[in-house]
Amino acid sequence: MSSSDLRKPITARQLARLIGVSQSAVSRAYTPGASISSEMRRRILSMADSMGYSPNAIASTLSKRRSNIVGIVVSAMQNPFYPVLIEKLSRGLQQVGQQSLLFNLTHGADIKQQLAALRQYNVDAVVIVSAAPLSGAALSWATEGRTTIMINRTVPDSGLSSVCCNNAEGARAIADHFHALGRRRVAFVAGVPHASANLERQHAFIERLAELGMTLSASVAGGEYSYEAGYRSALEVGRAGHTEAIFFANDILAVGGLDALRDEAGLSVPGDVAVAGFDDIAMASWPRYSLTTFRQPLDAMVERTVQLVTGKAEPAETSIHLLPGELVVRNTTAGR
Amino acid sequence: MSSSDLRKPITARQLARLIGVSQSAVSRAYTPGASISSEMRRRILSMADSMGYSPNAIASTLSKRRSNIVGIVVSAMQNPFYPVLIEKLSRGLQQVGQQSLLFNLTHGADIKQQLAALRQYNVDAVVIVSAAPLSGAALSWATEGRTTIMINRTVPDSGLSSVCCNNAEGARAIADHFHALGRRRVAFVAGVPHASANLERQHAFIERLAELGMTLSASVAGGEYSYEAGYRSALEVGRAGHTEAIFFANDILAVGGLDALRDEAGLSVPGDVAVAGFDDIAMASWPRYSLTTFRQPLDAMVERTVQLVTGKAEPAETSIHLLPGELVVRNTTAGR
DNA sequence: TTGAAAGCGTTACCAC
DNA sequence: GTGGTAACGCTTTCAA
Repeated sequence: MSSSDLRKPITARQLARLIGVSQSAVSRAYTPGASISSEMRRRILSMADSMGYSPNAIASTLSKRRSNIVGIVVSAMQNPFYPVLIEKLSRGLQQVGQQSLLFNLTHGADIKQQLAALRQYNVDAVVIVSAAPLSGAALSWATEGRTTIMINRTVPDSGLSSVCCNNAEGARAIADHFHALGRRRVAFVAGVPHASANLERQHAFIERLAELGMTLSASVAGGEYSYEAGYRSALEVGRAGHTEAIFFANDILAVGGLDALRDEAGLSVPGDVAVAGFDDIAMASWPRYSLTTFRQPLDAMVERTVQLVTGKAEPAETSIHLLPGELVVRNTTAGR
Repeated sequence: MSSSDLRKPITARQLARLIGVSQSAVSRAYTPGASISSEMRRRILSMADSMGYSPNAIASTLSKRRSNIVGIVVSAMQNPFYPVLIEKLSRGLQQVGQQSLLFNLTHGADIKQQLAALRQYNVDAVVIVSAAPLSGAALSWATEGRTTIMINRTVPDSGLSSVCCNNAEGARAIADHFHALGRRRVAFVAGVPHASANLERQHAFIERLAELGMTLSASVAGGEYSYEAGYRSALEVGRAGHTEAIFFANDILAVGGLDALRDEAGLSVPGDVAVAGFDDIAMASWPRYSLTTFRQPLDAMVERTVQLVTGKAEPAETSIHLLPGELVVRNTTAGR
């Protein structure tokens, strides 16, 4: 118990010899449906327990050709949405016996080189949780035909499946909400301009504005999903004047924007300008911010992803799994 | 290029046969110091490239007995300090050719069962980034004598090495700072009561107060490191009255506390009460909070951890690697 | 320098 | 139900 033994762990073969059974028997004892008498299994497991034996997952991978490892590709995490998503995802995978191997993408560096490691470890599947620009070609090279799921993003013409919140629905809901509040001149603050989620929200929002006869008073891009970008962008929009409401492409932008509008531009929210975000991160519900937002169905998205990874949902059904979100109205869009 | 081939990747043997060399040669081509002619290596690598071959890391693990995988044990992440740490750590490991396998601990569930997977994958080392209660016994069982590093925590009598910020130094610096401001009645807000980092900060702070002849007006425990816990605790302390300064065990508590003090208790910070935290998370520097805090030397901690993992620093030297932090004075402790 | 062959610790298939 | 025996794809002796 107390010894920190550097000697290598006992193998199935040694354990088998110790009990006087075949090594195959040991393997069977650990294989759920295997044909083995319960007496034999009991004996083996009990001996294993007292000898501190547990099967070597790496060796098992080699022979089963399944690693029970999912590669998770992530990038910049200034956006608090991601850590939460990744934690939930990793826990969800763990529950179905899958481990998570993390791959960090560094912006600017050679994608192919960064994803090389992904090929070498026999991951069963790959989940992309990153807004970083990725070509379909690079992806299919890296994943080598393994099941690959993207969360909260799409890559056109890649044939890869995605699990997304209904961004367009959300953006329209925000537009409708602004309209119902009587705000007519509204602005949009983008995050990463070419990210698919950003584009979908932007297009649907602007389209809906037109349908409702509202005016897009300004449209700026923060360049990234961060507090600072939101802060800067809000000041830009604030200067534009006459804006009655701002839709930030996501919550962390909106939070930065709120601070800028109130504390630096001296505007009242929602008095002078209403504000809405997207995601519903924890901060959005902090009393200080109390941010109106469109909630992404995180748990459902993770659940669906896990199903796709384990093959319990048909990837063929639809390439893009669109899950419904929910408008959460808070103080930043209260009546004047 | 465009095909998403489900057929299994080419092996070293196939590649070798294709070129007309031995399989050993292929292996050598990928082994830095191996004795192989540069001509042979060139031929193999070029063929490998055009055939899309790359060595199977799992198989390599089995024969080399090194996986180049580090297990990272994490738990609750409401504290923004952790995602940042984990990202930096994972990137640092990646740079030295190590991958990160994530293990999530769920509070309350059976530790041993949760760490079982850790044993089965042949991780080269284990890094514990979690404040969750862990016994030395459970740990050494799970790690089976592999090098194990804990970040930002210690487990007494475990003999395991830790990389920590100098918590006592930081807590004393905060006390000194409060004293210099002329605040005499000060309070402490704890996070996870029995976490080692929390205890160290608490003890050093209170001790220093005594040395300086200051008064501990209140001491409450939030129970966890979260915004909500900070918010609640601040209200409790606020009611106690006569408190001139509050030291929160970390930044996320302090941020919650600030909102509570200002927006709910109607107190002015730093006018009525000064506030300090610990960590220097991103939020601490947001203009809205501008929180005085003690900065943990994240990069240095990660660097040291990577050195320990790769064996470039002697684990034997000191069991606890104490790295110096830095007091960062901001508006929450400005003069009245 | 190169090739052949013996592991590494499993699983899977085959007889019994 | 059980035990032998090939894989799995690589690294590492050992000879040549």
